[in-house]
Amino acid sequence: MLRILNSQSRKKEPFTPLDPVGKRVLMYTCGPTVYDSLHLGHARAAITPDVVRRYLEYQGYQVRYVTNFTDVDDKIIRRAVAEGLDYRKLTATYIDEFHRMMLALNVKPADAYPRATDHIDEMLQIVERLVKAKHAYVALDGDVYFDTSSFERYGALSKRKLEEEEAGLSGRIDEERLKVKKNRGDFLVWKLLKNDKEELSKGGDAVPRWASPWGDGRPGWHLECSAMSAKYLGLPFDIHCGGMDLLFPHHEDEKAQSECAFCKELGGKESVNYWVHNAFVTVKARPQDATIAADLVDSGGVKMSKSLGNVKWLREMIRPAGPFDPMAVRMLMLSSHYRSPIVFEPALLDEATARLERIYNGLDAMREALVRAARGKEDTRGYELNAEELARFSDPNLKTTRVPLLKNTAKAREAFTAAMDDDFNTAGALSAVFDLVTAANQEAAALKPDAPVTEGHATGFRMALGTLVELLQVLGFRPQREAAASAGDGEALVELLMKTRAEARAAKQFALGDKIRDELKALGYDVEDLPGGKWKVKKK
RNA sequence: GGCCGCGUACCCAAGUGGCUAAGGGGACGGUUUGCAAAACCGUUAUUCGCCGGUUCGAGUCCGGCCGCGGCCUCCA
Repeated sequence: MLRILNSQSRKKEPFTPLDPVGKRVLMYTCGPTVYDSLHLGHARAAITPDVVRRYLEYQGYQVRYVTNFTDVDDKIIRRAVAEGLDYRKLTATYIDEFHRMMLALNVKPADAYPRATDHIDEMLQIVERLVKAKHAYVALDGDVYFDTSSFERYGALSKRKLEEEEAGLSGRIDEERLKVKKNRGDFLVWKLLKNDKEELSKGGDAVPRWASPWGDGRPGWHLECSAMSAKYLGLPFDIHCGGMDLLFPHHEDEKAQSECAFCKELGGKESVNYWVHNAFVTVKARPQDATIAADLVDSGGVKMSKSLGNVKWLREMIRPAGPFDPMAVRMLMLSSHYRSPIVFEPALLDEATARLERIYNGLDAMREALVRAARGKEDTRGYELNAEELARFSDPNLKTTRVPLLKNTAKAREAFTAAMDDDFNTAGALSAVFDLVTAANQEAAALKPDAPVTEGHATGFRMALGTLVELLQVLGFRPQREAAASAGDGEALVELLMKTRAEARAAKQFALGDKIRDELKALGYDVEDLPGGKWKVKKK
């Protein structure tokens, strides 16, 4: 039974979908504000819901998944104005990068990627409803604000009482804005162009604006998620994901708007059943960061921010521009629980790469064993479990079998599911994956080099391989090494060198053989010799 | 000031009342190998920040202390 830690109750709750048949699950994740490149934090914020979704699908649910782009907001406008660009051109650039990065990270595509600017009408309808129901008001300066005092449940999600937070905050409250609003927590739902501060209004016609009954302007940030989740999923829906930082104010405000604007449709119910928030990726402070006190340097992580110059850009980490396999980033993220912060340092990606490599080597060993069993067949494809085998494998009696690999496979699947059922404990699930890899390696190591692989062994390997591939896919890993970037001349030349090396070794000219191996390694090709004069070359 | 979270081996990290504290990385020793690599075997936490309490029993619950982080302003 899957249990999810719900941010709203702060408790692990058994997961029950809203769907009366219990089949469909509706999921929404707050996507990025597309004004800059993605960093490692964005990777985590995308991988977390991806694994939630994949696990739900593994459990037989049909998931409808929607994530948005915030493609209009002050940061975007400021940057577009500063660079003399049309803001749409700016956002298109980063939406494009987002899709490329998601592809690299093997994040399953969403069913819809709505953008704020395509839903201005829907947002205005919500503003209208809110104003009509007296949940929103026109402030002294003409902007439209949500009235937090009008919504009893306001603060229920983030457990905040704004009055109690004011002490000690004197220097950080925007006194000017406070003068025009009714309550400190009231937030913008419609912002008038004429109220823009100078650095924005100097953009002139480049500043986007939409007509509204309250005057030309643009929507408040939180509004888009209310509008788009209602449109693409309907309210209420099952699971809402996002970064920890969005809990307040973004999700609190989004929830308030949704529940006030659609209160009739919701019939008093809340708009979201399960709130899932992932923790940050932070970075170790560096001594040269002048804004950080010296005694903090040796501590845990600090948040990535551009002013500190410590942002870890995703595209600079992963291939082709960076040194790491994108799956290593996924491995890093899934190696700890999604609610624990990750203090990033590059060595963690080295470790994740090593972990990944162990899994790939295990997969290789299983496939090789199966090839040997099939004698002569060079193509290792087609060894994944078929439906009949899967069904057979689900038989709990398999655990009592005397083929140890079958027993260990069943054990691994059970441990994997138990861990994932416990609020998506991917670190625990990975430990089950490694146990399976070890069991398969043990079996492979026990095979005599020249003896045939028996049918019994082959069955064990096939079950283990099929299961491992399946579990890896639940976690979003590709079940084989990344294909070499170009299988062109380079690969052919490597093959030629390896043949030459084999001849040298056959003639016991080991110095030459080792030289070729060393030089290839320097070029990024790891050479492994296999029994029977065969070899394996792994591109780093 | 309010709210939330974290502190488990050399490193990453799971474990939230009860068999010997997962798993991975690293290191060291062994098997295998022409030498490597990969793989296999073994070693690496009598102890879970510190102090006290509850309990037959606590890393796990409660209280205090110390250290660290996040949110309260745009933020994944």
